Amino acid sequence: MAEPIPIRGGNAPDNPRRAGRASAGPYLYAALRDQIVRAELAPGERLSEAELGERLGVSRTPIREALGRLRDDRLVEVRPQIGTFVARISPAAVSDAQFIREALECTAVRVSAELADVESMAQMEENLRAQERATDRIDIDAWQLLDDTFHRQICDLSGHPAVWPVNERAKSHLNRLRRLSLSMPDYLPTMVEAHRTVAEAVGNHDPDAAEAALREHLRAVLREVPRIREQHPDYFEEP
Amino acid sequence: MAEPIPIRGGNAPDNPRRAGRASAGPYLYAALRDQIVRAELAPGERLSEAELGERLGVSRTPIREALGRLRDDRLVEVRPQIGTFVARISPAAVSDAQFIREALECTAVRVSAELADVESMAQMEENLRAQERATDRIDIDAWQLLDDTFHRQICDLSGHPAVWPVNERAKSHLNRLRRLSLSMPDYLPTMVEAHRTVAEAVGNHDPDAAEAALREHLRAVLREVPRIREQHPDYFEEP
DNA sequence: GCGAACGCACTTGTATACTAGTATCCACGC
DNA sequence: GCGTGGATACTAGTATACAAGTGCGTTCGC
Repeated sequence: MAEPIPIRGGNAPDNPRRAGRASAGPYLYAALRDQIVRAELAPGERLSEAELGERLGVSRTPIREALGRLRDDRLVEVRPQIGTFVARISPAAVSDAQFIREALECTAVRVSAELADVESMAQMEENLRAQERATDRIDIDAWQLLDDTFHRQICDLSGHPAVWPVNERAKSHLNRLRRLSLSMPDYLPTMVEAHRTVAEAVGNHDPDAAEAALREHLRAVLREVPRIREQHPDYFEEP
Repeated sequence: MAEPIPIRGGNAPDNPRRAGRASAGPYLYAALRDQIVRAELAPGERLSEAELGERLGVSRTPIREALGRLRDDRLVEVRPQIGTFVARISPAAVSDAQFIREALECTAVRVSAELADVESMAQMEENLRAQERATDRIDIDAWQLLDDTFHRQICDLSGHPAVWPVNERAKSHLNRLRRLSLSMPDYLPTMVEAHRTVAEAVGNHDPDAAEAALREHLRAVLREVPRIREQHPDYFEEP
């Protein structure tokens, strides 16, 4: 077997041959999802199970496990006996993802505003400062990680840790959209500012303000869809 | 290979060897999940991949695909090199499922109340009548199917078809709880009545009333947890 | 009798072999 | 030149073989 070829960049863990004996499936899932979100695997691109396995240094079996989860997420489309493809962006799927995310995260932030304590707010503040640093460096990769962490904090603070995994799967679709937005660097300061507004409302134990600020922030990405579609028409579904 | 042994009862499709050449994974997932929800596979019970494959007439490969999804759902626990077990009921997981379900379904019902048209309301009414018939027969299996359909209608009516699959996965945990509630037959008429209240509010295009009625209905199951735990302490996590 | 160590049976995870179906491309007939 | 048929090289789905690890039972030593 060929040695695993590290996946360049990205937020994925380091290597499928991890220390322990845990299965490689979850790692491969995270790695492939990251590549799809970053558009290193372009919408519509064909994925060969065999080639992916060769590239990542594993057999088809764990690759298929990862692709199965990605199919559940609607990030890849598997056509039996034909091929596996990176899903093109479907406005309907994006809308669904937005709906799910808004419902979950806005509900969570209300609870979080009630439960927020000093320690949690300190963690959020630390994350916000890191976001500002990443913004100054125009380090989109780092900022994306911090963005995920920020929204995860909101979910976890509600006391329901199972919310984040669900939210994350919906968020993938929206993250991919944002990645394709060429003017994204311009928006980084705006988004950090929006995060700070949400965090302040949470710290002030003001559920209404927190929900309103978060909802407004979440909808910002969605407004970019038409422009992105104009720039990358081939990345979208045909209909 | 041994011929597949049909799964007794339940809501699962008929046979893994379906007409087409679609993969058996989704079928097996639905079948096993149904058995878990119905507690035919009891919480804590050990599942052998090999034995499941033999019983269902397939090899370990598609069985593992189904178990992987069930693990994502937290309905089974896979301990590498040790075994796979039906997850015991975790009050935390139940609480998380309830949170997710409330957030999604209550948000959906608000939109549905705005979008409801004559045809959709007729479908709901038809479902409600079927629920009443199932209640008269005390046919819990049939009622459970109709309950899923009713809540699915609420989700789909919002115009976001991707909501239901997510909601369904959370609902599984709550369905399993309800299954264990020995006094469930007593509650059937109450629940049908609650459904009707929700449907009426939706038909009246009254989002506030619809959300309030649905939220109250959804929380009914949760109130049973302590009693169920008393009746089946071995079905719950130890901590 | 009791304890410890070895070994066997069984587990999940991974790799590979095999099956059945699709699309493409090229050659051949018209 | 054009249409058609077939070989071929792929695809995903499934079955099976192999690897690595765990726990329990038995047996040997004291």
